[in-house]
This record gives sequence, C-alpha cells and structure tokens, in this order.
Amino acid sequence: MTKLKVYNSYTRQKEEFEPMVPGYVGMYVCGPTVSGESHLGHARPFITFDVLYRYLTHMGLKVRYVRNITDAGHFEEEGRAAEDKISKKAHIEMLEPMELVQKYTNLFHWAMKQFNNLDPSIEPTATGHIVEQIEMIRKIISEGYAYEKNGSVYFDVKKYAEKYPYGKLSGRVMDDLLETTRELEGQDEKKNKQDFALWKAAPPEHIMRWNSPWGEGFPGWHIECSAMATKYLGKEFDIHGGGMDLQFPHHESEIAQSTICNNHVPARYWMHNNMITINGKKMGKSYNNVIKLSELFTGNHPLLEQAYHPMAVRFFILQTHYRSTLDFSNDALQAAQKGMKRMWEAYDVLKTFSQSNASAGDAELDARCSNLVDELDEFMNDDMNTAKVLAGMFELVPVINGIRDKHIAADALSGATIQKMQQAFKTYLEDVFGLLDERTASGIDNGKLDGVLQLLIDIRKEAKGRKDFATSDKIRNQLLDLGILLKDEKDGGVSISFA
RNA sequence: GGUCCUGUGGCCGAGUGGCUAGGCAGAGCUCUGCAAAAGCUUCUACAGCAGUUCGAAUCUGCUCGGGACCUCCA
Repeated sequence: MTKLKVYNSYTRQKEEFEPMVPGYVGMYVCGPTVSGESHLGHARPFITFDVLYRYLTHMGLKVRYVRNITDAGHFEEEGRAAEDKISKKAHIEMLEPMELVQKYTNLFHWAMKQFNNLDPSIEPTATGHIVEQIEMIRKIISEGYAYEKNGSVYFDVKKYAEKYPYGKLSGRVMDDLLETTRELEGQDEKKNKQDFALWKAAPPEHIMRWNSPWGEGFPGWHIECSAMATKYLGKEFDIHGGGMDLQFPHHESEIAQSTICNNHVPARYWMHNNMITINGKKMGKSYNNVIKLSELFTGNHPLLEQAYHPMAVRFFILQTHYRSTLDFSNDALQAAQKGMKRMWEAYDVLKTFSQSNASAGDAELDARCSNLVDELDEFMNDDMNTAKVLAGMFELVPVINGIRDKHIAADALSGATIQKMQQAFKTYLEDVFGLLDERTASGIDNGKLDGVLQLLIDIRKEAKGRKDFATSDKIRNQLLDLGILLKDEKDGGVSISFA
C-alpha cells in the first residue's frame, strides 16, 4: 500500500506524511470566530479536516486534534476606531458579549453535529488563554521582536524578516509588502505598516478587556492560535490546517510568533482548503453572498430552490478535491444529493450479499472489482483525493445493482471480493467520509415507524395479490406525498427510499 | 499595481503526455399491472493561437476570460 502524501503549502509540494512521533499526530485547525452564524463557506475546512482526522485515525494513528474557538473580538478594520467585532454586535443585539459568544458557539456546535463532524480532542477558547497569550507576547518583546506603543504591542516584521523567511508560506516578498501604498488610519503607532498587533489597548467603550503588563486591552489577531497550539501540541507539531484565505497574514504571522518564542516553525505540514464560491465569487461577509448553514438546511434563502440535507452538503464537498474551488449552485447540490442517495442505496444492497462463494464465476469482473477497491486507498493517499475515491466507488455501483437485479450472476464475484467491497464501503462512507444514512440522520428511521411501514407494505402486497390496484396505488402515492417511496423489486420484495 | 491560482461536454467536477474518470441532466431499449428504481446503449469536452513531442486536456510561450491573497475573512 502506498503511503499518505499531502500537499504542504509551506514547501509547495506533495510530501509523504511522517508523524514526528511514530503512531501519534498533532493537528491544529483554525476554528470559527463566534461573532456570527457559520455559513456554507465555513463548513468546508471543518469537513475537510474532519475527514483527514478520521482518515489518520483509520490508519491507526492516535491523533490529538485541536480546533480553537475565537471568542475574543478582533478588529473590524485595522486601526479604525478600535471596534471590537464581538462587542459591537453585542451592543446591537443588546447582549452581554459572552452571551453572544455562547449563542454562536452553540450554533456552531449544532452545525458540526448536523454534518456528523467528530468533536476535536481539545477545543480551546481564546478568552480562556489570555494568560498564555500575554506570556508569549512578553517573550517576543524580551527577544526584541516586538515593541510597545501607547498600551499596544506590535510585532516587528521588518526586523524578523532580516533573519527569517517571512512570507515563505504565503509566497510574499518583503519588498512588495513594504511597497503597498494603502494608507490606513491608526498606522502611526507602528514602525512599519506590515507590523501586526500582538496586544491592543482597549478604548473606553470596548467591553471585552483584560489586564496586561501594558494596560487594559485584548489580544491581537494571530497570537491566540500560536499560544494554544504551543500549549496543547508543543513547539513543533505535525499538521496545521485552515482555509487558504488564512495563509496571509494569519498563518504567516503565527509562524513568525512561534519562531521567535519556540525557535521553530510550528507545524511541519501546512494544509489549506480552497474556497467555496457562489457565482464564481468567494462566499464571505464582505461580499454579501453568504448562505448560512441554518438557511441551507431549511431552504430558507432567496438563492435556494430547496432545503439541503447536511449529508448532501457533505457529499457535495467531498466530490471535489479540497484544494480546488468549489462553486455552489442548486443544480450541483441537487446532483450531489441524488448521487449520494444512489451510492447509499447500493451500499444497503451490498450489505445483504453473502460472502460464501468460494471462487469467482466471472474472474475478469472479480479482478476488476478487486482492483477498484484497492485503488481507493491509493486515491485517498494521494493528497486526500476524496473525489476520486467516490468516483471509484460509483464504478462499483452498477455491479452491485446488477447482481441484485440478476443481470450479473449471483456467484460472479468471489466471497473474498464481496467482503473486500463491503469493508471498503463501510470504511469510506461511514468511517472516513463520515456520511450517515439520511434516514438515520433525520431520525425518521425509528423502530415504530418501521413497523407501521411494514404493515402498510403488507397491506399493499395483499391488495396487489388480488389485483386491487386502486388500493395498492393509494398506499404508494400517499406515502410518496410524505416523502417515502416504495419500489417493487424484481424478486417480489419491496424496498423503501426516502425522497 | 504586486504575488499566485485557474479556464474541461447542458450543469458540477477528476485527471500522473498515449488507455471510457465519475455524478447529475438528456435520448433509446429492457424489466414492470402502472410507477419508481435499476441495468444496458448513447449524444454533447478539454478557452484561443503558436511551439516542444512519434503523440498534449496534461509541458512551454503569448492572447483573452475567471478567481484568490495583498485588509477581518474558512
């Protein structure tokens, strides 16, 4: 079997993944800022890295997955009136800042549950790590790479760049940064405009504030991730993930801070997912084109033709490689929803196959299926190509359905191959991709309902037996109105599908 | 303006120089009381121009689109 290779943004190439400590992986992923409700764009990194987390675990590695909650407000705009993002919203909604943070944290957790994302091992909050952040800032000052001005502390990027490769991660050249002509207010405190804040003095109206050696204030934009990653994963750890838009300045700054404090680039593999776009434009607050997750799940948004099940969204995201942009449209999402349904129904059929065939009746087909299964791991190991894994699995679907429909002989595949397929479908659909049967996921499939359904199916069968099609069609049609589709199979059985 | 990415059939998308990606939609057929589903067959591709090569969607150059970052941002 091939080894897992991942694209490392830091070196700009695919590299074989080797954990620092054999058997263990430390992974940090930038979590949400809980000053508002998560939207479709936010879903991507959390699903992408959830799949990576699951895959590493599946490989037998013990993963410590740290994903932070950013609950300390950052600037709306650099330098401008020092408005705290969270306190501003809190004022508008007449809420206590922490009440607001709690509200959106709960909503975020709810959305993660909907997507069937596993909980991270540790989910630290920025406000819970003020002490660690202050310590880190002190260290940077004592090393001579930060300076205090009017109660705020800034990182001296120019000085750092003289000794370290600032800009390496994001492909930025120091001279270009210096040339940026953009004039922003409040820059006068900085020695150079590419310097970034480690600590910001809080103006009187700012609600979120903490004591520090430099007066009352709040932490800067990037220090929380450095502090929390260091605390829980060490000075150097394996994987740091997040959206591509965080590469600069967020991750670049993290590298600078950690390099000064810990003498190390914090992570060995930097992984970045691409953006979700809508009509070709990145989904983001500043573009006014966001679809919130709650809107997506209810269909309550002008751009949405219908509600989309969280699992359909998950499938949609996995059908594209994580480093490609993914364009949202109703057609694309509906296609994903239908495709997933087809896949899942084939999986249900596959589960019923017996593994008792000693040998394959159709050696050629057997070999092809066996190869297809083997390739799935190769695809996954090639920088997590979930799109190719799904495509490979889709190639097996006609074979599975063919056996069910008896177009393909029941003994065409050997028991060993059947077992391999069953194992692979379970591994990928359930364990690695974290997909759930929509029925289970929406709670429709409880025991009582099953019993009622079975009763209706029996009555319909009896009606059909005496050619009372009026009754049988009534049952089928009315169930269909409820979103339950009965399908008469060739063997006289009935299968149930949820529209 | 700078840096980088990208342009695949009706839609979404994968593609390591030579072999049908895949999904959804469309057409035909089979099966079926009728449906639905499924199976089989099938139609639309690699932005344009030039080059490298025996051979290019894949490499190079140019042109024209689109996008991201450079500011909070997943």
